[in-house]
Amino acid sequence: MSSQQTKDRILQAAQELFAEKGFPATSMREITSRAEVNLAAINYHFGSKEGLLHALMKQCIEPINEERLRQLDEAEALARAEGSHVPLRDTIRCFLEPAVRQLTESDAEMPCILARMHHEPHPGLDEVMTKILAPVVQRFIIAVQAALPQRTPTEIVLRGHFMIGAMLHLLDMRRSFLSALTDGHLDPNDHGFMLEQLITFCTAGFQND
Amino acid sequence: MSSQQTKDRILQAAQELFAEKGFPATSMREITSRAEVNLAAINYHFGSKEGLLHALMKQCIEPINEERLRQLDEAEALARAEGSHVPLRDTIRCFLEPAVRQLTESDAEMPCILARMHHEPHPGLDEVMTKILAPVVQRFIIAVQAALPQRTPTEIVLRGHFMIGAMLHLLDMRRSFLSALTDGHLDPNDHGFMLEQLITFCTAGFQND
DNA sequence: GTCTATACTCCGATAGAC
DNA sequence: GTCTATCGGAGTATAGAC
Repeated sequence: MSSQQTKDRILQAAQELFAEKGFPATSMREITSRAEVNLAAINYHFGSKEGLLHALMKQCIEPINEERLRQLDEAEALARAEGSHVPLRDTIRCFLEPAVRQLTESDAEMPCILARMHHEPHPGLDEVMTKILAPVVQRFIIAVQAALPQRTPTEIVLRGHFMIGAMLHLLDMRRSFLSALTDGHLDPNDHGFMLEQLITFCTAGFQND
Repeated sequence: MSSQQTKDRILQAAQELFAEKGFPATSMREITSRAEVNLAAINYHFGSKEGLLHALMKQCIEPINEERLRQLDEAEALARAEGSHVPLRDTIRCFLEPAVRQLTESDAEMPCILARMHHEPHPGLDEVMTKILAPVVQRFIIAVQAALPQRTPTEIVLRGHFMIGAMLHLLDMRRSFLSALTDGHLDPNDHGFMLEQLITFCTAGFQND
């Protein structure tokens, strides 16, 4: 079996199990047994259980960030052609849509893992995350600032922090909990509606004093 | 040593260690050694390591929720006396202020633990949390609805979810990360400023279409 | 380079003595 | 109520087969 095949089987099994039971509750013996590889393969290919988590996070976040930058590039090119700047709501959409879209696509467990990792201290993961996220965050701060020139950088960063919190909480939403409170009025699979609501919430939050 | 003394020493030690290193990375041997009690004491008094976590969460959330309801009672009494309803911003302040105030008071590690627990699946903890939170959430939905009669219950619940996400992310804020991005413009200890910004962000988020 | 078998240390939990 | 001893299972490291 090729090295890449083994790694992919481990990543796939880990993704499923982490989403089901969370990272700490999943044992390496479970992962390797589901992936049908040897126990030591995780340490050989990823260094440790934490290393496996880092690889999984990287695989999850990078496509989202590339899509964010791609959409922002497109929006800015369009705005330049019209001689204006990107409207705030569109900038925020570029940031939120690629992440929320993951809820619909492919393996919907990944967003939950991503959201959880933000809130649990995993040594070394913070650096991995900030290194991947820093360029995206910088781009968005500039774009928001262009749309809201009267707002201070401090306010923008802080409100960006709130936006990320709201987004993560949506990604990690317990379907049963939320739909129980709404007496079934909210369809937990209507990601389009929830995305629009989130964009509206955050856009208003940035604009008001 | 009395039973209560032992329990308190364990709770105190666990609070410190969970905040420092997170729940999974903290061993019962560390907790009991710092608390200067026997290893078996945790299982005797709390049933398990998870049981200790539940007790700690309960001890943390209940005073916050009591304060939330107290402030809302007061605001509603005042509004009734004036023949009006509680302004949206005040309702939201009643919900957010007691939680954010914890950042300033006493043992500031607790909010981090609280925020993290929302995002990591701990069997049985969900039920504990929702049982404590349900009455508060119900009260606030009604209060928000009074201030925003045109908004549907579904929208209010969903936006309340965003608000909670933003609040949790503020509670769990990595001071270094955020202040690095702001080039030192943001004082991570200025909880008053951050609270006002959060209230503004969420109030605007509820109001706009 | 890749995989396997195995051993080592530490964890949470518990039974039973006091 | 407290303590000691012990258990199965966890993550990890490595020697050696292919």
